[in-house]
Amino acid sequence: MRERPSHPVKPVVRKTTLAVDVVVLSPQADTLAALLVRTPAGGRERWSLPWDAPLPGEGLEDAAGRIAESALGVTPALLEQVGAFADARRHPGDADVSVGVVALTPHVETALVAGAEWFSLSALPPLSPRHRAIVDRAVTVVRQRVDQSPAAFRLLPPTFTLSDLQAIYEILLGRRLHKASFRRALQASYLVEPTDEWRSEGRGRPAQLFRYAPRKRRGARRGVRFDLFTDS
Amino acid sequence: MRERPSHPVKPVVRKTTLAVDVVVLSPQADTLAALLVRTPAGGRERWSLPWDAPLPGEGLEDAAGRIAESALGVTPALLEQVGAFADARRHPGDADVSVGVVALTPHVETALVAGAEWFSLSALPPLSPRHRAIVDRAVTVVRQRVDQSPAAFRLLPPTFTLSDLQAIYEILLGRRLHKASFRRALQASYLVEPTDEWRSEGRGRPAQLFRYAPRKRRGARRGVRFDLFTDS
DNA sequence: TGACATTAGTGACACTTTGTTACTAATTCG
DNA sequence: CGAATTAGTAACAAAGTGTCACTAATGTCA
Repeated sequence: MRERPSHPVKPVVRKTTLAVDVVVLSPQADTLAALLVRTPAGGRERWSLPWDAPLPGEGLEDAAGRIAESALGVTPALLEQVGAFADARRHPGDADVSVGVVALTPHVETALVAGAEWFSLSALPPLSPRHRAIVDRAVTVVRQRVDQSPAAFRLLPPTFTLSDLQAIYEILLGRRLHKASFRRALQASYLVEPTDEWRSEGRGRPAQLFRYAPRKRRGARRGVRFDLFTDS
Repeated sequence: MRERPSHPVKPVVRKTTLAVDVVVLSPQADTLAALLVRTPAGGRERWSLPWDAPLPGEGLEDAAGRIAESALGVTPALLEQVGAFADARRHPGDADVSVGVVALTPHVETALVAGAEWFSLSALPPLSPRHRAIVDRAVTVVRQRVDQSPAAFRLLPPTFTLSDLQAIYEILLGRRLHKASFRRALQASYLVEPTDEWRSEGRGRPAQLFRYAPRKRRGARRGVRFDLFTDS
């Protein structure tokens, strides 16, 4: 009988295969679209998320940026990790573990890399089960954090109208917002400041241009909200 | 010159070492405490998070449950992933990539596994930089989600007083809540129902016991809140 | 030119939510 | 008994939100 402490035993580290799978999202028309790449061949699924293994010494976010750029052609405006996935569900490259990352980019018409295409979230082609799960999680994460990250502002040019901004929020959240309420809340947030320029967009009254200029303010200490729903 | 499509090239999957690092948190006195295990020896840090590599075919959450139980002695009440960490910062087992998981457990006095000990979050011993980052992230994640997960209820016995519940929320959030506001919000949430039992806890008026009994309700469609702070 | 459609922006009202104070209720301790 | 202690609630003020209706500035087109 061997003598050794019951805990901790120095754990044995096994080798696994790791992939970084990136969900590149972009406002397209009035919904969100995801960027998919054509799969080499063979399998039932012809499309997959752009993915790769991280290079030696490369951080996960760096890898995600590189992978996104390799399919998109440009660097995305925002990257956020959405979790690690290791269930048995098949990965296109048979990686044991995937790190899912969501990337946001403004609408770009510049030619995508050959083999890459935009798909509306409501009309995605069949994906491997793991990629399907990563996409769903990515959308959930984005919707949960829009109001806590400057995501919307990174999808707009340096100056923009409040209607532009509201449209981005509506696309990211997937639902309509009320104009007056939106502006009141924005006013109270000190996140934007008006410029003295106006933009005339064809018909209708010209709109004032604003710029993203967050001013320091303390996080309000709100009570608990019990936003816990039994159906979610 | 070889002929092949410019994209996608079937990526090469490299082998990496993977660890699941678990932050077991528990209410202790009036703060949160984390469970650490003694490190075999040698290094500067004498303590680390419980961790291990997942077994072949084992899911990440399953691995986290096993690891938590191996240090805690019992299964934790709730597990949630907090992200993957792959920066160069040293891991006690030199894993290339760590998946951080936070576990919550009610206060347990049952003997921990030898070598494991509770540390108040405000008085943690030196940890490897990666473990330090995982702990910080775990606390942030818990505080961000208390009101969207039944976490607090899993830390209480089947029936509990509203003061018990409020105390758990205060420990999880790390700040005081107002009694009347807390109860009003709870009332509106349809998450608990009263039993016809009362508990007399020595001094003071006896408190009614409640049980967790969430009733279906639709998620309210609130507008955007712009909870975006420049200092966070 | 002048009515109309269209988009931008605001005022005002009702209603809800929240923070706070102050109270009442039921128990133990001395 | 009365004081201390904990539970629970009423009520008010302030802030936040949903909504409607309005004004403003432009292009379109008969």
